Amino acid sequence: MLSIDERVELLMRGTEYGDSGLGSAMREELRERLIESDRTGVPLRVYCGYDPTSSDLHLGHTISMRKLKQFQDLGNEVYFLIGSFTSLIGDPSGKDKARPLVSKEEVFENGRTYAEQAFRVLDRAKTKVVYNSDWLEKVTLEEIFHIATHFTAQQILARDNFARRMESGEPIHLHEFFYPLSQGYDAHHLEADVQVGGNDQLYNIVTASRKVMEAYGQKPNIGILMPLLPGTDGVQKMSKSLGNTIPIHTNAEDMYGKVMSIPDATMPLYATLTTEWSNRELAAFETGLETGSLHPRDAKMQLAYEITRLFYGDAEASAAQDQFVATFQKGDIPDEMPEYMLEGDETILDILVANAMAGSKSQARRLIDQQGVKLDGVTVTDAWQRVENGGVLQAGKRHFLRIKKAN
RNA sequence: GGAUGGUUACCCAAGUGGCCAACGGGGUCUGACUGUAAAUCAGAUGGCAGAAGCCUUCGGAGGUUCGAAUCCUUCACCAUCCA
Repeated sequence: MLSIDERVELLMRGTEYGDSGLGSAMREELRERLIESDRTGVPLRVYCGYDPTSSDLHLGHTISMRKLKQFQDLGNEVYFLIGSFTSLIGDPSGKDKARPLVSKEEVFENGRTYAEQAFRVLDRAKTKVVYNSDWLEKVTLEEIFHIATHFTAQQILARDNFARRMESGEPIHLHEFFYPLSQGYDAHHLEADVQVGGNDQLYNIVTASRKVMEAYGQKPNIGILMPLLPGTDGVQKMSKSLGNTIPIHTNAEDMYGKVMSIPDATMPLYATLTTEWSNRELAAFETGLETGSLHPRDAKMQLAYEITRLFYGDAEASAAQDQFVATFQKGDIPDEMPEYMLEGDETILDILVANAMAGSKSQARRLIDQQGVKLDGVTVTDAWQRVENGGVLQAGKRHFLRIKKAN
C-alpha cells in the first residue's frame, strides 16, 4: 500500500486548477479525507459524470477515466455517472451558444454504449454505473427552490461564457442555470467525496457541487480537475462536433493513425494525459524531444504505440504500427483492405461510388481529375476505364480497395 | 403585449430583380513539399451528363415577372430590446 503522501501525489498528478490556491486547498482536503478513510476503513466515494450527447467516447474522455482508475486501484469506490438527465439540459460550460437539446431516447442509447466503452479503461467489476435521471427526475420544485436560494443570478452570469453571451447579445436560456445545480445535486445524492472532471467543470464541481452539498449539511466534495485534451488539430478541445476526435470505439490501425496525425507540439500533453507512463518515462520523453535526441517522428510513433496498446494490447498495436510504416512511410499498399467482386464491366467511376470511396459520381470524377485515384500504383486518368483483371484501387492516400474478378 | 431584426450550401457569412450553383472565411477533399503530421503552396468543394447542356437548392406554401435568393401575400420558427 502506498503511503498517504504517495497516494496524494499520484492522485493529484496532471491536475490543473488555473489557480494555485485552489489546487493546494484541494490537495490538502484530499490528504485529510484519505487519512480519515484509512482511520475508519470506509473508502472514498469518487465519481465523474459523462453526458451522453453523442454516441462515442473519445480519448479526451479517458483522461478522467484514467484518474478514476487510479482511485479505483487504490481501493476507492468509483461511480461512472451517465448524465441521462443533465444531458437533456446541456452543459453551458465553455460554450458560447446554448447546446442543442438531445432527445431522451438518444441519450439512453448513447449511455449504454458509454458504459461499455468505459470498461476499456475501468475495472468492470469494481465500477458502479449510475444514471442521474434516476434521481433528478424525482426532485420536486420545492427542493429546487431550496437549492436555488443558495445561488445568485449575478454569480452565474459572472462566468465568462455567460458574460460573453451577455456582451454579444447571444441568448442565455433560463434552463441553463439549472445545469450546475443539477450536477451539484448528483454530488449530493451520491454523497461524493471526490468528483473528477475537466477543468472547464471548475464552476460545476467546485462552486456548485460544494454549495449544494453544504446546503444539505454534507461534507463538500473535493474537485479533481484535469486539463482538456486538444483534438487531432492540436488546438481546439477534442470534441465530436469539431470532428477532431480519436474515438475509443474504433480499431488499432485507426487509433494509431489518428494519434500520428496530431501536431508535434501536442505530443507532451498527450503523453502526460493519456498514457500510463511513469513520471520517469514521461520526463525522458519530454527531454528527448527538447534536446532533439529523440526524433519527433519516432517520438510520435512511441506515443501512438503506447496509446493504441492501452486499448488494443501489444499484438494489435504493433500490427497497426507495421501497417502504418508500410503505407505511409514506404508507400506500400496495406495487407488488408476491403474487397470488391467485379460484377460485369463496371467503370472505375462506378466502383468508386459503389464502395463509398466517393460520395457521388461528380465527386469521383473530381477525384480522378485531381490525380487522386490509382490502380495498381498507376494514376487513373480515364474515369471510364474498366478493370478487366482486378487490382488494387487507391483513392487519396488512405483508401484502398482490392478488386477481384468474379469467376 | 409592443417595437425591431433574422431564417442562404457542412458551419459562419455576402448577396436585395438578370452577369447566382450563389463573393469571402472556416472546415473537408486532392496534389506538391515533408518526418506522418503541422506549416506553406496549388486546386477542388449540389447532382446528372465522356463536351455542349440539363436538373435541384437560398425557412415552408402561394403569387407578380420574359426572368426571383432578391418584389408581394401568407404561414412557421428564432432572437434582441421595451413594458
